[in-house]
Amino acid sequence: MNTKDRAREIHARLKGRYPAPAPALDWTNAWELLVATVLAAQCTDERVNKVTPVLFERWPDIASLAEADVAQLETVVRSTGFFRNKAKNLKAAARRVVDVYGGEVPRTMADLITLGGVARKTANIVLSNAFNVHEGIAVDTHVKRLSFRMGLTANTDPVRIEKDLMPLYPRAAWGEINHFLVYFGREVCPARTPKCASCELNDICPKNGVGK
DNA sequence: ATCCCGAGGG
DNA sequence: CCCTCTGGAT
Repeated sequence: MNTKDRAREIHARLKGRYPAPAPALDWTNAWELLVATVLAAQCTDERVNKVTPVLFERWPDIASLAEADVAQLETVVRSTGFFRNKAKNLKAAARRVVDVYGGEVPRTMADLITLGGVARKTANIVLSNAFNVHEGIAVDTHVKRLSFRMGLTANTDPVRIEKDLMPLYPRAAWGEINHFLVYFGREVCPARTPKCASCELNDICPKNGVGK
């Protein structure tokens, strides 16, 4: 089976397994999703969902976070790790959204990645989930690991992986590719001990990346 | 390539 | 102890 056929087959089977993927992060608007996604770097979504209610209680909108006391913000986001970077980046991002984008979260990749702490992965998540705009595919730790193991890419650099994945799927599916691979990665094919014996993709998996 | 960095699992 | 968690900047 060639790469494109395998990619389509993976998508079809995962779509059957996850017919209506529920979002893992809790959010009610684009700004909340942006904040939650920044906090999710090297951190479980479960922990992010415990922090964001406290954060949005104290700083309910973009304008208030732009004026936040950084030390207080650090305390609130501390348990998500990288807390100094995250606090500094979030306040600066809020400041820039207010000053440059009229208080509205920008809706393009080019504008989103001008915000500190926001690169392609975070921008793709916000664009596809909050705005239904698909400029690319969000490549996080799960998408990276699964794409390599399933032979959809020979690269390890997230930007190259994204460029390898994009031509394999119709643009309308770019958003759900992330969801499917994240959930499947968690439940069946985690980094450390993949459940190959009970995996429904076993027959089409080259297994060329397991253990790496 | 290296640093940022806490929390939970094995 | 070591590894991993929906990364990004230098």
